Amino acid sequence: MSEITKLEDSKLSKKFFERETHKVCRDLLGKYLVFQNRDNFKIGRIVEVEAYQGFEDKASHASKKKTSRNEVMYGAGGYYYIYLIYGMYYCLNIVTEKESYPAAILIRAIEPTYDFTRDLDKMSVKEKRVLGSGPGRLCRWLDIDKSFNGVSVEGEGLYVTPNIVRTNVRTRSTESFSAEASKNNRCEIVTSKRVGVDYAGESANNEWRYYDVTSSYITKK
DNA sequence: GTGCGGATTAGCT
DNA sequence: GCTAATCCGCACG
Repeated sequence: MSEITKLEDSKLSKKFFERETHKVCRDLLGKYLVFQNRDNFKIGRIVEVEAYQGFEDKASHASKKKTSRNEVMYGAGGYYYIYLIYGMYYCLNIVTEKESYPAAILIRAIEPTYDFTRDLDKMSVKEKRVLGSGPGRLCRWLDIDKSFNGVSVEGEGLYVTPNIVRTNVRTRSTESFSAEASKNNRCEIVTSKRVGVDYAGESANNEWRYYDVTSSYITKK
């Protein structure tokens, strides 16, 4: 029998993110992003991410110089980097690696698995895709904005847990089980070029997008 | 101060 | 497939 734990107690620490970026990308797939505040409690399974890493990556905001916008990327791993794109959508990144090496992982798609204010069980895959498939959409669903920029992953409002999350929509309760105890959390990880970075010259050819090819919630095959 | 363009999305052809 | 929407960071002057 798997061990039931309080969800907050199983959240990933900064240490998890202070590692080599591509390794963290692979390890993040299949884990759960949790958003919670007084009025909301929402969970999604991470199924698609992209790495933006180092000084040579022309697709990365940190390829030029350190500015007030990208400075979080230069800091230690384990903090959120949020930016506004096209004047309309926020994008959620988690900074990786050690201090002064700029790197972050863009969360591109999550599969909604719980929402205190919605009955996800009654939604079609198509409807759920609109909530969590795409970096702009998932931030809109989770109410993530610039206020999370520079915030630690060890905070209360937004965190990642490796545990399987079981929810009961009727009673609005959740339980978490250790990932090792479950056989339902398999990922088939595939890499590709990153989306929307054609302007980045040679860097655009890097296959730094990682996704679970078995998921119906990825942005593209 | 001005101008450009983007780690996107929705809606239409 | 094409393009409008809509803001701000950043380079240049």
